[in-house]
Amino acid sequence: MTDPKPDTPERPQRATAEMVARIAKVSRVAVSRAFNPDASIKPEKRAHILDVAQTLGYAPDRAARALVTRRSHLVGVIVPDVWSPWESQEIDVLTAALQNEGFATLLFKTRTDYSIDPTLLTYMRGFNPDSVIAFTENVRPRTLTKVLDRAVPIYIDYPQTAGDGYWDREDEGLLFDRLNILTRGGIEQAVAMMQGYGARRIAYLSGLSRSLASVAREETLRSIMRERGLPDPVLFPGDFTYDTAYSATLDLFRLGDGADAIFAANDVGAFGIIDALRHELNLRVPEDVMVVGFDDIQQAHWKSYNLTTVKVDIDQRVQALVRLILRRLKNPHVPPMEETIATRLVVRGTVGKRG
Amino acid sequence: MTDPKPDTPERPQRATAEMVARIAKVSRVAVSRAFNPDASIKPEKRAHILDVAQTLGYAPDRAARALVTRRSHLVGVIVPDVWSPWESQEIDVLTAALQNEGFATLLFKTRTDYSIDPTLLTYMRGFNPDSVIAFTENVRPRTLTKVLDRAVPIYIDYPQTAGDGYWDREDEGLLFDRLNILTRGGIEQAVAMMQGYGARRIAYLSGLSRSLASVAREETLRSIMRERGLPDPVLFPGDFTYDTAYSATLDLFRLGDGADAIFAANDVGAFGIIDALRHELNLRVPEDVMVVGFDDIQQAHWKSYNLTTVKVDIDQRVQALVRLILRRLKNPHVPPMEETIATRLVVRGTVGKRG
DNA sequence: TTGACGAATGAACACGTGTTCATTTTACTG
DNA sequence: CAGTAAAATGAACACGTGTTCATTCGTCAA
Repeated sequence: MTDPKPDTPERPQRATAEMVARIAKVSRVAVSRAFNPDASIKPEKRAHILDVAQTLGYAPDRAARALVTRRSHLVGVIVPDVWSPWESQEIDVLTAALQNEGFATLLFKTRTDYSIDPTLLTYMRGFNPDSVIAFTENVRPRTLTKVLDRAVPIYIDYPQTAGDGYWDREDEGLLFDRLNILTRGGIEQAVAMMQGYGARRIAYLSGLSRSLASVAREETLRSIMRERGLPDPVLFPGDFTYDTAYSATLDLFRLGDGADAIFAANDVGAFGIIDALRHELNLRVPEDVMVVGFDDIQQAHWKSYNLTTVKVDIDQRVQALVRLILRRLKNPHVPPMEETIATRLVVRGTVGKRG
Repeated sequence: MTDPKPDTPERPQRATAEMVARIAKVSRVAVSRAFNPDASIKPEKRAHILDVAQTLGYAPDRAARALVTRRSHLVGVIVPDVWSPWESQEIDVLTAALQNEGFATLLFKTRTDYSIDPTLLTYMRGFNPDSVIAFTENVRPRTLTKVLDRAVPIYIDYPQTAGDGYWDREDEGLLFDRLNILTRGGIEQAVAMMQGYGARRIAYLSGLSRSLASVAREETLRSIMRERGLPDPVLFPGDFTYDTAYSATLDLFRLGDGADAIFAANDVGAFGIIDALRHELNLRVPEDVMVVGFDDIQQAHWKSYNLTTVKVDIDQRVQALVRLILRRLKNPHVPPMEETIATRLVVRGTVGKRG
């Protein structure tokens, strides 16, 4: 109350293009051009301006720039759980790649059941992301584009087998850019290896029931097993989490008929399975039950698990993602494109000789 | 080249306050007021405007708003590894809390050796974060404030014992808001328990050598052990990662003299220790060697590790963080404040009877 | 030297919003 | 009903930048 002024600018004002111009003895427009690679300005003049800007710690205000450019250089990432190993590893690599291209990652959390609060989209819209990457499938692309008109939505984990009406697919092609996982390669190797070691009753621990990623893996698994003359996989329900996988495994072996081998929808689930088998059911892995995961997260090589798993190459995925984003940002009118990442089996210690 | 126009506005223009005003038959200023809780506007008028805005999917453009308000509602988070379990779990909770308050998390990655690229600060500055949370200590607060003049920097993992000159501390108090961990409580319980089970030679696996968090834990450990008449802890160097912990443990037992118990600077390091002991050195945990971690990350309760560890309550930390941020944003001139989070031991299975 | 042409320059405008301030309307008191 | 204070309104300006367009500068050939 007795303060002299509520808004006393004690700290030095942030450097602005105007200030740089004044000190460098040039016009403000020249400063703008110095920071815009395509603008025409005499090289030595640009160098001088950048030099002055450097000493002043000046960088163009992205808010002001966004206002006129219509480019925020922000990429929104929608994710249920940041701490989930696979997602966090992908966000890590993605953030590095985006940072390299002059973008920054903007994080938004959805409910953990992978559903999106409708108000979240409007909320997100206020930040004007140039692109949106949804780590969840429970929002229809059309809904996204309706709200985020200026943003470029990209969907990942989009299974190839799930185009049957649920998703917006026009007759002549795609409506949106997509990034797919070609699950077949890795799963085929996994089944071959398990079968080679004598597994016949193979169970599948699913992810969240409505998850398209989980469904795609399940269908691929079943189709491969049929081709190889194996009985259909025993299905038991998970939700991508350790705890659920743990108790589901107990149910499978105590209430159900067990299995020779288990294929999990993701690595974390596989960890839950392994721990339930070893520490609660007194079964050996792989001698009594083989386990295969999906993702190949960092933790998969930890010695306690040493998990044989289907690897999805994160670097490849992120490169493809960034490629898609930049392509569409450069020209919003190019037709939607779809990139596909292959998978392969990483052999460690959870598949092996029986007995 | 033959395209009609490069800028054809095919998709509907994003709704603006102007459009809302026109449809709702009010002035644009009224729309602004409707979205500003403190502004004075007739309640039914506001309701009507918000209603129209709702159907148009309108939300105020934060870039434009930031330009005049000087508030971007962005909180920058500087972190070396997003996927690192502890960091990703804290980012997860923090993002949820910030989202709840109308802010969004902006992610920036530093080099993995925890050092900050000087250009990153200028880069970050362009985005005008209202506040910056640094998950790394290798940047001096003063450097940060120099570049991010408008932002409110907050430091976490700031050890209480490390105020000796390295950090900017004025005689009369703090220069910046801080969040501390009171390591003593949890470590004291851990040492007492290990000693109770007969451990005498206790080793400390450090984090990154220059990490203040690691140094603080080490000093607290040593001081407690001295008070209890134990010999100084054997120090062996880690860097918070699994792999380094693993090989460092092999060195400790093959080249060095081993230990009765090991206290790790973080949980992930403890996992590496446990796996090296069990799977490579054929030692039992806790019967041959006890292990205690620090953090209590989600993975600590996984049955393969079942780690006894010093818990830092993430929810408490995030609540304190958000409190600090909002407080300073509300009034940038309040004196810096320091909050401290207590720790406590979570007892699981890696400390127990010897033999 | 003149002419012409491309490169470089700066004035003015636009982006979408919050805020100030003078003005008008509403509500309440006597 | 008159009078007054409080509440609500709208015009104009500001925020910091990119961009357009008419103008000026520089260069080189004739």
